[in-house]
Amino acid sequence: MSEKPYHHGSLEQALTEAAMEVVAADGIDALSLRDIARTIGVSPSATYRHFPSRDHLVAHVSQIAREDLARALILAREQVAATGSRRRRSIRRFEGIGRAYVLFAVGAPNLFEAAFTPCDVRPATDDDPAAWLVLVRAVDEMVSTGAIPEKRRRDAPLIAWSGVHGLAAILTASIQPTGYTFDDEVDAVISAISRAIA
Amino acid sequence: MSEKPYHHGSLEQALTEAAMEVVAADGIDALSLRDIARTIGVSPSATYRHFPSRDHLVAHVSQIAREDLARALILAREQVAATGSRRRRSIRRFEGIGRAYVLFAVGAPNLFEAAFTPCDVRPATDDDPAAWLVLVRAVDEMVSTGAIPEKRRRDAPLIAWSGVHGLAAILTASIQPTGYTFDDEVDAVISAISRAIA
DNA sequence: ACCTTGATGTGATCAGCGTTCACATTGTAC
DNA sequence: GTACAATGTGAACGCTGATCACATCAAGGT
Repeated sequence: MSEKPYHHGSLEQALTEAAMEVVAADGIDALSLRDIARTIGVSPSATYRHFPSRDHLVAHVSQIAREDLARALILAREQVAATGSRRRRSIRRFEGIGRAYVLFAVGAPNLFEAAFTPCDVRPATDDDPAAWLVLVRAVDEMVSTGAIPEKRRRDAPLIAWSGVHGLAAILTASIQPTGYTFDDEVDAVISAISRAIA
Repeated sequence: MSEKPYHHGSLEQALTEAAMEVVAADGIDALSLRDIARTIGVSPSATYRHFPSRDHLVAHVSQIAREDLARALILAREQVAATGSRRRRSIRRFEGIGRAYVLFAVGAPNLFEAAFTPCDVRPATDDDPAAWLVLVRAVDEMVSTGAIPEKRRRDAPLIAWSGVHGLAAILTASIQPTGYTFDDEVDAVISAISRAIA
């Protein structure tokens, strides 16, 4: 009966998982090294063998949250039905991605916040804007199908990102009760983006 | 020589000013009650005579930051030259407000962040979205001058807010190096908003 | 088989934080 | 002048991130 082996075996993974749960539940500010060490059943200082500081763990969680977001966007793109013209389909994919962005933010506000939390400590191997690439590709597809003019290729990603990110931030921060239903708000902004880049 | 009077006299104001400086310089997370008490030269517990908790001070700072932002928008509106047609002027005012929003965020990123930081403790006398009202009034003016159609009156504020807030968040979080100059990015988003609500 | 070495976990300890409490000091109203 | 309410003090408490010497263990060379 080996009650507790001296070495955990996969502490880094356990720390990461526990951290993700805490952040998802209570936000990035609630992340405490001592707390997660306690829930795992390990001493506080053990965490420093795997993350040099709390900030490094925060950066790691943030990275994973960004990957989760990118996956959600890719999934939304793939789930668009393959019906209609190529042109029409490229638009539905683009709008599906935008909707997924806002849905991710509203469905997991703490992870969304963590994804874009400013980290002093970046893993150095960064500049990994997977979500941004998904958006750029969707725009390129719309250009190639003629859904939007070539001259918009350059600005469209920034315009779209600003719109959905702004709406997501507004909704998650509950900045402004606009009086509409959630779906109305998302539809209003998404269609406005499509109009702006058409 | 009354070196130090036992009572400060205007501690609440001094605390608020010190807090604003700390937040503007190092961000809302760097706000420490003990720290500002130390700089003012007062005991840590004295702060609790004026703010029941750190969160209340944070909420107060956040409120002031929101007022600063609203003032910046109003100022930008007023500084639009009174030349051209009423219609054209209403558009320039609207776009000036949008530009001022992004400029405020980039010029004082920590205050901008603080303005929209989620506060568990709201001063109860809230729902004071002065900046939102500035935007709504600018939209109303555009409708009245015929710059945008009546049917956009309802959605235009949310669309515009999402666009500028999203761009502001992207720029302050340095999420994405788009490769453009700052002015190009702002122009692209502002003109996209105008196109979307036209 | 033995020993060295590097990786990993422990426990004690430090300074700083928010917060509370009993107590000190002061202006003010009766 | 005296009671009272407001305001500031000092010493705690428990929490946090972080560091250090030390303990434990797995693996590889001899």
